[in-house]
Amino acid sequence: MTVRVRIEDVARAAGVSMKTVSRVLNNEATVRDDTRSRVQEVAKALNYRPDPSARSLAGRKSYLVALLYDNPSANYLMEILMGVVEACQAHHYGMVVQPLLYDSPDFVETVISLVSFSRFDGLILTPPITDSVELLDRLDELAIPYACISPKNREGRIGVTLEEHDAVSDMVAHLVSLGHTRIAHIKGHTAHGASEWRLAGYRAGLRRTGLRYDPALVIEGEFSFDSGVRAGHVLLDLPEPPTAIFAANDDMAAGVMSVAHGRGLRIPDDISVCGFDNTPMSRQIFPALTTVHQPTQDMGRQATLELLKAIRDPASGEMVRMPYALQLRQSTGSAPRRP
Amino acid sequence: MTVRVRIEDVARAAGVSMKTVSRVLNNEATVRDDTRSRVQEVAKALNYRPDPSARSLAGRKSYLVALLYDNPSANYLMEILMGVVEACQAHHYGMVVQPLLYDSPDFVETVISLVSFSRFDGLILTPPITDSVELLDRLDELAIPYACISPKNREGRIGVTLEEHDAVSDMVAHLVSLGHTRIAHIKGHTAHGASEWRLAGYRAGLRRTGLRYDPALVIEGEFSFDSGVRAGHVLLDLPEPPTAIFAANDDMAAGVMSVAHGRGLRIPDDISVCGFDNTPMSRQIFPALTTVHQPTQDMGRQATLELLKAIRDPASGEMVRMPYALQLRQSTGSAPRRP
DNA sequence: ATGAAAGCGCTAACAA
DNA sequence: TTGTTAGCGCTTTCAT
Repeated sequence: MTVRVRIEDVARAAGVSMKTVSRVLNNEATVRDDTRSRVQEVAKALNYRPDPSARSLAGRKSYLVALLYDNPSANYLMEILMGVVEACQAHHYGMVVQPLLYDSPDFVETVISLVSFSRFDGLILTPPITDSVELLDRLDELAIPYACISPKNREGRIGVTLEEHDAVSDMVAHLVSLGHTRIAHIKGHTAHGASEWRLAGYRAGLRRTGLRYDPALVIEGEFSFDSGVRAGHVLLDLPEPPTAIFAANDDMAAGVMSVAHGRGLRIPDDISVCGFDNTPMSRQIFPALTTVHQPTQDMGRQATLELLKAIRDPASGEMVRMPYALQLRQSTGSAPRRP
Repeated sequence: MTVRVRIEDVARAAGVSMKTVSRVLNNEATVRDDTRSRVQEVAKALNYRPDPSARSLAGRKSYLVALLYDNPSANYLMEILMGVVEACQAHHYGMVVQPLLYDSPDFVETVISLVSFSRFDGLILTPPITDSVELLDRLDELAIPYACISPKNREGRIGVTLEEHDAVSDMVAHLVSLGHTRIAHIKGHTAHGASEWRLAGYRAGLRRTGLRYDPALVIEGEFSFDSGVRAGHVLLDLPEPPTAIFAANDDMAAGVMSVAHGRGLRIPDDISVCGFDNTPMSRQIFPALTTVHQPTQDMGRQATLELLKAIRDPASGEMVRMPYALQLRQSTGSAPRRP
């Protein structure tokens, strides 16, 4: 490998000082246009790239953001990650992936010591980490920039949100328009804000269409396929079972469908099922699952962009609202006629 | 935030020189045991952690490995990633995720410039990036350590492999033991070594059980659900359709199952289907899919361990063979009696 | 708008 | 076995 090109080499070749090259590199304003372009040309010709470690040491910046998560679904995390990476690449930041144990007793301390020692310029938080008030307060104290993806509380935070409440309400209204009147709901894991929003959206959907809320039709779940299976059995064992089931995510919906198939029920002729997330799996099961699409990758990207803004200027960055869309497929249909 | 503790502070508190502290930190042998433990205690008491940038700048090491990939399935990558992160954490390395375009004309140059400028201490390569002879040669020239996950060619490489050939052969033998004699195969994407191994394993399985290889029963696929759907239609439209289908991965198997369901065929009564990968989805579709389990996360972890060995000592590191297992579920059963 | 000098916190090379 | 000195390549601070 040839010897490394340093800032000094660029400076000499361009006939300016190191500091001027540095200014050009960092897009500082106080450089004359012709000087700037000359330096840029020379840097390009020499194939110069600053050394990250040196930059980082001298400038007290790492050009690194960390993605913090605790045991989310693989697809969700993967899509978020892709979005974060995309935004980071575009802005010459690196991304480090950091798994965490949200339920661990020293969770907050772990994160704090992590960020104090690794010098991340900022953090991307995913649920449920977004909801540790204690952690967020500590980060604020330490003035460490962070962006939240779908936090429970959006006040004064930056990141992205999605009106899950409205999405679910729309979905319920759609089921009602198909003639369903007994619509069940399988709740998500209690630790997640999403579970609350989706339940509230379900109730809002019923209210909006004039249906009564029946607690017997609402079952606890925890976002897993197995919990969907359990809930499916409970619901289908009911004396008067529902004709439609809205599960708080696709995995649980798949569990319900599996139970229905196992009992010889036809979907959607005998029972309609829908979920939330629009995972790749939702398109691959039979029949294809009606669900709510959330632009997960874009959410990762947007959250990162807001974070980078906040890193540049702590006063900036906002909470961006992302659009949702109902993804209607074959797992929902008209309510069966009851004898 | 309190002021940062530096190596100098530790040295003073322990009554030794900075260099001695440095030696302890880097596990160098030439330190007396009592000195070592004293320094360690002081470092711990002061809650000292070395600054990564400074270490990196002075030592020409980044303590960073990069995971290189091109558009794999989300689940596969996620599991690999978890394994890599796990191993990295344990050894105080950071991991950076790097998406790449394998088909791009300047693919090799992109990677080379990436690694020359970012100073990664090593790389984890996933298929099909593992199979760019040109890239691997360049990396060897530059003496950049890398580990391969499931490379086509294992000679002289380090990383992990799995005997996919044997796994598939076993699976075919299992189908034969269930009475199947017309067993079809849907191939994977041509760029991947896995496609070759799985096809070869299929042929070996037939040979081993005395069945004839029938080219009409082998269909092109590309690892996607949709390609599985297309292949499924072709196979079931055959004058004498197969009674069992081995798809080269789970996504394509799901596509076949969807076609079968759509045609009113019962699985496994009318037709058996099996896949490869044991994705979470394979357990969630109905009926649950028989497939080959490969310990993906462990493969990521092991590959990383080999990489870290090679980073420490370029002469070390090997190709580790990982175990597979048939995961028998409900999508396969006895061959139907033909009239 | 530009430059000179002094570090950032650590390790390499050498010395003792 | 331990310590001293001189950087690593960049940005900061302060001049001009």
